[in-house]
Amino acid sequence: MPKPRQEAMASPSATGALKPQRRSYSIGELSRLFEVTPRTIRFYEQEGLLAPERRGQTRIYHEKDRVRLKLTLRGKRLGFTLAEIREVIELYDAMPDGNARQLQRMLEILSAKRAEMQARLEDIRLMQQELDEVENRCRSVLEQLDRRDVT
Amino acid sequence: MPKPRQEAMASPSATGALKPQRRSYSIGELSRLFEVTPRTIRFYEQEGLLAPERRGQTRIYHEKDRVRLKLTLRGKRLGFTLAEIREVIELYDAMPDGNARQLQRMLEILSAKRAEMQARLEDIRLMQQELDEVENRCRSVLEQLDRRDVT
DNA sequence: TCCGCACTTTACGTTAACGTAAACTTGGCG
DNA sequence: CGCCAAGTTTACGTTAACGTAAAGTGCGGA
Repeated sequence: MPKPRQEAMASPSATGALKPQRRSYSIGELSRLFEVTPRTIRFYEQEGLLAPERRGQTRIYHEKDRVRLKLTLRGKRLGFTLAEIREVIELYDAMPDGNARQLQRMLEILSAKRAEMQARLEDIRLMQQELDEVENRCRSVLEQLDRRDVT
Repeated sequence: MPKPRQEAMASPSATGALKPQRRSYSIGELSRLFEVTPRTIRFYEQEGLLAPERRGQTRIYHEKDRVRLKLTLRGKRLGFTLAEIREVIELYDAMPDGNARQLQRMLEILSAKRAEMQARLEDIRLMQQELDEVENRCRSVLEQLDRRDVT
């Protein structure tokens, strides 16, 4: 996996309350910012993950779109499909007009997602354990080699 | 995502030191155990992730294969490709004949994987934060509705 | 005015990770 | 013996998530 530069790594600030706050971005700027191709960004729009403003036929992205893209890419890194991510994102900002029934449904979905994240956390924990084991075996073999060289 | 039953959820025991310890599994048993299709298991073999014994033309899986499959599925849940997983698995047990050069390379790869896991952890943390936020907004809207109903 | 660059749409191509169907063998059992 | 369930190979199909190429639009600068 290639190395991210700007947005890709988490910044210390929590929820982007007071960030650069650029008014808008072109598709090219946004693509460089997150190290994805314009094609990818257009594809995400087509899949209902983004909905940029249009000036003529040109797309104009704002903070809201930037946040959505960030969420999308984060979701992808966690192995979610675009459809699943869209589900969460739709929750994220389709709320003001929510009736109680809808909101209850949301809470259920949130709870499910939360459980998934917990499961992933456990996966990571176990994976790290195995990395530890391999590393230990690896180092012990290296030690053996050293000892043999010295004696 | 479908719900796992047996092996899929992490058991309390750490590294399978003293598990059921069945001698062997058929492809069907293994597939039920992990809730994947036989086709998937054969595909993983074709991709170099499994290498079961053969009795005639029939595949026989042992503990080693079970562990590999478990690692593979765990990797998948974390969004790794089969190729990446194979890389790790090859490290996992192609070590005895390692020269120092090889072992150093392994340690590098391990370090890289470790960094990736850390990044994923951070992703999860952020994702959980956002789930919290959405839930809070959700609950506050519900509260408003309640208040309105009561008054 | 013309250039070049960044943007656009349309459409076909590609890769990973399996699903699905067909046709074949094989071991146990009534 | 006959048959069924569970295994096998071979091969083509499918879906998600983009890549890539072609052809057109819009605009700020020399």
